Amino acid sequence: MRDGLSKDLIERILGGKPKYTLDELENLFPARNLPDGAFVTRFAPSPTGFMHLGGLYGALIDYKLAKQSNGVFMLRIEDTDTKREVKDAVQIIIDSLKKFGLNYNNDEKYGPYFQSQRKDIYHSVVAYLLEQGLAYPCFLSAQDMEKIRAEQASAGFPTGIYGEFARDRNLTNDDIVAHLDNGEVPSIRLYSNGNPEQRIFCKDAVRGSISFPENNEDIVLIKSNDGLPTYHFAHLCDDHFMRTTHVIRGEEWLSSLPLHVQLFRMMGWTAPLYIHTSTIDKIDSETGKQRKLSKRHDPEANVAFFLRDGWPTDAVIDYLGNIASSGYEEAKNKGVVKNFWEYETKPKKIPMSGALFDMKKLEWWSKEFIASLSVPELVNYVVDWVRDYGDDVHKMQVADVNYLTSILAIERDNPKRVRKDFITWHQTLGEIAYFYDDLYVKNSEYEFNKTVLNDFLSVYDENDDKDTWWNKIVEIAEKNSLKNGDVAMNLRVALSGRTNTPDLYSIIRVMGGARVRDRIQSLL
RNA sequence: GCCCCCAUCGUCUAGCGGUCCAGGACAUCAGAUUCUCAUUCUGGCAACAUGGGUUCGAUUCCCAUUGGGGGUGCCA
Repeated sequence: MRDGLSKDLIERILGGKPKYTLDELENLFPARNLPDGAFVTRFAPSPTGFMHLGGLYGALIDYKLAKQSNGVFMLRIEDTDTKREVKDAVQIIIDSLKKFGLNYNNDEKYGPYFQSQRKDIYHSVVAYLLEQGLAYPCFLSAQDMEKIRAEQASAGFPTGIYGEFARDRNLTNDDIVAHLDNGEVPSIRLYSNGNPEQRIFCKDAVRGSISFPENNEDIVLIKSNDGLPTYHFAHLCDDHFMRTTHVIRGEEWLSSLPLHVQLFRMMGWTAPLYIHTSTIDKIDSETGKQRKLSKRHDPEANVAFFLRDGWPTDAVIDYLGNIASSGYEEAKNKGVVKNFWEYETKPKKIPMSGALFDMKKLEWWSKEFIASLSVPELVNYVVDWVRDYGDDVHKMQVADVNYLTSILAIERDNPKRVRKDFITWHQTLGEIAYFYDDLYVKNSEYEFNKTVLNDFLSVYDENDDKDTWWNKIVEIAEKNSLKNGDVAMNLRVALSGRTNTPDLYSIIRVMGGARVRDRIQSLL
C-alpha cells in the first residue's frame, strides 16, 4: 500500500470524474434473486472472428450448469483488445450459440455485456483503488519495460514489473503531475502487496485446493492506450457486479488464479467458484506430440466447420457433453436419460486432463443420433442444412421432397435395425446421390452379365411385391447357373453404379419403373 | 530458467485402501445373420508410466523421477 491519491489528481489521471462510488455500484447491481444453489455462469469470448470448439465446450458447461440449477447463463463479449477485433465476430458467436441451442439470458439490469461499454464501471473501481493507494499510475514506456525485461532476463530474475523494478510505484504527487503535464498518459497498475515467499491457497472446483506463491507483480489494471481494462481487472469487476457464481474457463487461466483471488480479497468481495476445464487436443502430425486444437492448423478447431459439414448439432453436444460428464454415455445407452440435458453434470466430475479429439467417436454419436430420427425429422434436418449451407447440387437433391423422403425412408421401418450409414447431412446427400439421374455414374469397371440384365428386363414388373420380385431373381439365377447374389449384384451395380447399397428391392421401388428400365437399358 | 496443472486399454473414461488377475464406450479383430453394404447378435485383443515409501493390504494415500500440458504481455 502507498499513499492514496487525491480525488482531483485521480480525475486528471483518468481524464474525468468517476461516475460511481463503490456503494452506488453495489446498489446498481444487487444480489440476484435466485433459488438456492442456482449457478450464474457466463461465456466470455473475445471477438476474434472464430468460434473455437474448446469455446463451445466451455459454453456448453456454462449453459448446462446454469440450466440444471435454474440459474442464469450470460454471454459477455470481452472486446478490450481493440487491435485484435474482427468485424462480424460477435455475430458469429451469437449464431453459433443459437445453432447449438445454448441460449443465453442477458438481463439488462446487469449489463452492458460488452466490456468496451463498461468503462465507467472499471474507472469507478480503479478510482477507489487509486484513492486507497492500492493502485498507481505508471508512466513506463514500452521501451522502458523492454529494457527492464532484458536486464531481468540476463540477471536470471523473473521478468515483470514488481518490487524494485516497479519504477513508478512510489511516485510523488508532484512527479505524477509533471508526467501528466508532459502529455504522458499512464497505465494504472496494481500496487501489489503479495510476497512470493508466502503461499496463497486457492480453490478450483475440479482440482480442489491449489497453492501458489503469492503474486507480487504490479499488473496493469487499466491500459494507457485506450483506457480499457486488462482481462484480470475486467474479470474482477464484471464477475462481481454481474454476480457470477461460477467461472468456467480454460485451464490456461489456472496460473492467474492467485492473482484473481488476490484481487477479490483486496476488494473485500467474495470470489466466484472457479472451474478450469482442460483443453481439447489432438496429436500433431509433425511432432507426434499432443497439443491443443489449433485455429491455424486444424479445421475441426472451428465450430463453423461442423456447421458447414452438416454434423448434427445434437451429436456434437452429446460428444462434448460426454467429455464434460463421462457417465452420460452409459446412462443414455441404458435408457435412463434421453439426452444430455436430462443427465446431471457434476462440476467435480469435469475432467482435468486434456482429451484428444476423437472424430470416430463423434461419428458414432452422429450415426446414433441420426438413426434415432423419424423419417420426417431426418428430411427436415437435411432440407434445413441445404437451405443454409448447400450448393446447387444439394438444392437439386432436395427439390423433390417426396422423392427425397422415399429415399431416406429406406430400411428405416424397423427401429431396431435402422441403417447407420448417415453421419452428416452433407455426407447423407452424397450417400444417396445415385438416386438422381444427374448424379448417377455408370460403373465402368464392373463386368456386367448382359444376359442377366436382359432377363431381368423381360420379367420386371414395377408392381411386384418383394417375394415375387425375389422369385424372379432366383429364376434368372437358375437359368444362367449363377448364384442369386450374382444376379442381385448385376442389378445393384447397374442401378447404382456401386457394389454396396441398401436393400435392392427398396431401391428399385423408390427409383420407379422408368428409371430402372432406363438405367439397365443404357448398359445393354 | 522459474511457477502451476495432469498421468488407467490405441482413444474417452469407471474406479475414490481389500468388491479389480481392473468395468464400460469408441476404434480394432474374429464368427453368426443378410442378395452386397449397413444393421443386429456372439466372442477376442488391449491399460493402472517408473522407483521409493505408508499399510496386514495399494490402481486408489505420500514423495521422487519421467512424460505431457499450461503460464511467465498495456492478448484474452
